[in-house]
Amino acid sequence: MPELPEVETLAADLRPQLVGRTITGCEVRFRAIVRHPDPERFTAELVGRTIQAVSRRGKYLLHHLDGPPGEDTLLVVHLGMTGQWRCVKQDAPEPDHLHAVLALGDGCQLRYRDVRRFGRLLLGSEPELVAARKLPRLGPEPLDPGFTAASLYRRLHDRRAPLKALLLDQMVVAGVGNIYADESCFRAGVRPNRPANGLSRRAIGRIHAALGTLLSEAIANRGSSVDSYRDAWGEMGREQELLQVYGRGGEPCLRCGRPLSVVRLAGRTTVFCRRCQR
DNA sequence: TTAAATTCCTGTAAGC
DNA sequence: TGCTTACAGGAATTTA
Repeated sequence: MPELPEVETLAADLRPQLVGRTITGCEVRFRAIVRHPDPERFTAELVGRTIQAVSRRGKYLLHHLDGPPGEDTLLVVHLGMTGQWRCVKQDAPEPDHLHAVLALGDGCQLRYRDVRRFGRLLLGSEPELVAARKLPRLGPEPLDPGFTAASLYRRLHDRRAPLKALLLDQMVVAGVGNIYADESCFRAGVRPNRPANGLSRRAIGRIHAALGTLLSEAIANRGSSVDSYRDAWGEMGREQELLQVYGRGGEPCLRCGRPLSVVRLAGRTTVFCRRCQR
């Protein structure tokens, strides 16, 4: 599923395809995919806009649109579990589960496809979307220089929830999902069910360092294709080949050989090594 | 305020 | 073989 590295890869690939292009049409086929505003206003306010920049915040893909000075209107795409967002020729064969199509003129389309329909499309400025509770107040970017071990410690030290639950909380840190939460805990040698307020500065420092190296490595490898994730060209990433615990429950730990444990934590399947993670 | 449980959704795989 | 059932999970929502 698309987490920070996957969305970062998608943003980088789409940027040269989309910047400077004008949206000339919009067809919403599955209304519930558009979360703000209603599909009619979404369509009316989108058509005629030009994409000026493409960026990422957490797991959200942001298209910055032209508009009145001082107002940063965003087309926001969240891929959920199985969302795909691609720019293709309009005569390309239509896949199933196609929920929205934006025309870009000159024969190209931006298509939103999503089998499980957990994804969403939003239109508006960031303050507007936050005020409407359509966008959460996201925590810091884990690859931002301002995100330090000390700042992560401050966010975790007084929380009783399990470490992993907080790593998944987008208000604590933005962009981490189930794959990179499990992998960072393994790399840091910390058990994901440890209450955060019982963790030493040292342990949180290891989590911070693991997040940085892991997410950077995953971006360099164009993300993990463990489910249906594909990049802007429909190609798989390579990071899934380097995952050490995610999806490997019951298999031998790559560090010590002991079978990896599987538990349910924060509603998610969680894999860890009882020997290597304390 | 915080934490945990529930809900949405469909393809896949396991079990009978 | 063919049917039923459990499972996968991001985040909004509900409950405690």
